[in-house]
Amino acid sequence: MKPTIYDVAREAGVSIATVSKVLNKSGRISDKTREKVGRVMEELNYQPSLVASALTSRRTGTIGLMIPDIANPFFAETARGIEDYAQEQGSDLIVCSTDRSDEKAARYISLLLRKRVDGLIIASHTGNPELIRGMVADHVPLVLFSADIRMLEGNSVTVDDYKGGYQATEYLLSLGHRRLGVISDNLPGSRLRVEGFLDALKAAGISFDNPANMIHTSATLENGRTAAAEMLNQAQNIRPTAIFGCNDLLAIGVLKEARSAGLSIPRDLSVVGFDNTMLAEICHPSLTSIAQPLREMTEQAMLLLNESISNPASPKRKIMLMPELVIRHSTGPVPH
Amino acid sequence: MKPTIYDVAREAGVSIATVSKVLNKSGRISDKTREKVGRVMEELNYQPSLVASALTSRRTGTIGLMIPDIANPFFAETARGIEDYAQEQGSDLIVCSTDRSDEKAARYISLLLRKRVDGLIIASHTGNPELIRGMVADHVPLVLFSADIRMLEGNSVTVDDYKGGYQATEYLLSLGHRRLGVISDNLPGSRLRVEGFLDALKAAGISFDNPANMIHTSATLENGRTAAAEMLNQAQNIRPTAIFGCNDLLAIGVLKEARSAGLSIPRDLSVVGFDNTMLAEICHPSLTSIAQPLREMTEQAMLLLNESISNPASPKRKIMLMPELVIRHSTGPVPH
DNA sequence: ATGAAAGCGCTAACAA
DNA sequence: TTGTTAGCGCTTTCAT
Repeated sequence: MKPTIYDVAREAGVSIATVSKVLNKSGRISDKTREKVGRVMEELNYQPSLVASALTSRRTGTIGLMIPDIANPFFAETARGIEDYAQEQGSDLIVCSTDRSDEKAARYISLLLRKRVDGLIIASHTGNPELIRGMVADHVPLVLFSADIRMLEGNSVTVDDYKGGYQATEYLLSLGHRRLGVISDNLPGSRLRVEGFLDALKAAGISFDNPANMIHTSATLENGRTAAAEMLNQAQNIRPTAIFGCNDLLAIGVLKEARSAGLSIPRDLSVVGFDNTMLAEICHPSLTSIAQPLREMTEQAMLLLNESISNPASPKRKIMLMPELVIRHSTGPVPH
Repeated sequence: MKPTIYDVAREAGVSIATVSKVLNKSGRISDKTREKVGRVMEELNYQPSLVASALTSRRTGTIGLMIPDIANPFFAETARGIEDYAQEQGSDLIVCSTDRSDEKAARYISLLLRKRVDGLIIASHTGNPELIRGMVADHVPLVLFSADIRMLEGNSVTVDDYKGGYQATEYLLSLGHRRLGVISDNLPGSRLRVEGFLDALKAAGISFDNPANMIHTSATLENGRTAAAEMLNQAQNIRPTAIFGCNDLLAIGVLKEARSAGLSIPRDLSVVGFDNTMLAEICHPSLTSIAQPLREMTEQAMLLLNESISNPASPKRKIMLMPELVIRHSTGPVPH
């Protein structure tokens, strides 16, 4: 059996209260007993049970992270950022991939609550908003990440998706493109990116009149390819000369498809992504993409979460950071 | 305050034992009381504390996963695979990135033990072997993944790294290449891949006489580039015509560097990677790579782990799966 | 400076 | 079928 605090106490000839105090460096303990107890702990290779201590202290030291899919580089990078901050403060992370399934999300939320995580960060896919509302009402420390629920008084950290979509579009317009396509993910953030896209067109006095040039799907490489194939199969004078993919995975799918259709990028087609993940650097040609300031976002999220943890009734805040256009080699002047 | 089992019991007019029984579907309970209790639970939105139940039942339902870096697609895909199996059995995952730091690994191991995780999966970077040995001696349910420690009687799931290295090299030789380079990660698996590489050369009667064509580093895109730059800066008649990168990240770094040096791939240089991550498909030209059967590996790992959890003294097993060469477009005949 | 004792919210014998 | 009770391994007053 694993040694308990009782074993250490007995072996050291003190009470468990004393052992607890040296463990937590709380209360006053003479150097002599501190050393003695410390020595016994080493001898016994004592590993204090954090589950027992969580039961009394009401802190588990773990935070829950819900994301659509850890295998998507954007979310993997998100997880990494959050883990780093968590680790600094001695917390750890339970990572849950929802696959955008509301049902899975609900199950995971329930699990995390029963595990008594100190707080939750929910990224992109929130699942049933009523669940979120309920948690906020219950003062569960919570931060929505890279997604927000309108009219919800809760913490969130997002990038200005609307602006990002606007910027991407403006840039393509500045290159002379007039027939644009957009492939969007069906997450809340993506909708805003599309709004930005449409408004940028409107502001330039360009009407978006070909519904085939807008496709909603979920973010995988394959879906990006399929969507691109549909768009590019249209007649030359109708199909887009530039496509805005609402995230890098979709955009890279477009790249792949375009190439296998014999198009040269950016000569025949320009492509812009969103997220600026490591993939944008890896694909060829490298991908022009709207960057989310991920490191800063994760930091802000942890700050908000910590605030909520130390004071669950603290006022909620919504933090929106600015996206940035990173120009690489997948975009160029419109073909004539 | 969150409702406890006592609140439910009082409200339903039964004892806590009864509530516990309906909670765990154990013992015999009349339909009537089961319903009654169930109703009260809903009314109170009762979330049974898994930390309390873990204290008594000695099962936390969480397993610890230690990997070098969750932001590396290979490990993200690993994590995802393990999460899927864990979720099926109602467990969850604490994910820890060690950054290949022995110190971080030691801290995380200790943390996971104190958290009383049901078991651990440690991938690629094990940290100080003595710690692992100690855990095995203590019957901590443990599986080494994609890495093994020689002479350690513990569970492990690996791919045959040696054979993978051999295969990659044989393939390059079959294309006519004679001057090969290798860039290896400094993880145990990579060493075996290099051994395979060297033995394949030896078997073909080719001496590996230019030490500059072997570089050890850690797996990042940037390191791959740097290493490639060093190799390719050598005189034409010395520098390799093909490079084996011991994982996809390194290999893609080579791709990038070669291209920016004006080389065309695979005309001027062939490149083979290892892991066959999603990146191999994304980069251009797409990367020939040695595939690890990741899905099967994660499944085997979970099976072993579950065995060890249900019987910590059960005999240990080492499972080695076979790699597979996936040919794409980064390899071709030797230039003449 | 140290210890006794009362929980924390469950599970699991054992009784009834 | 249901309830009583004794832990699980800690933290935290409150005494001493």
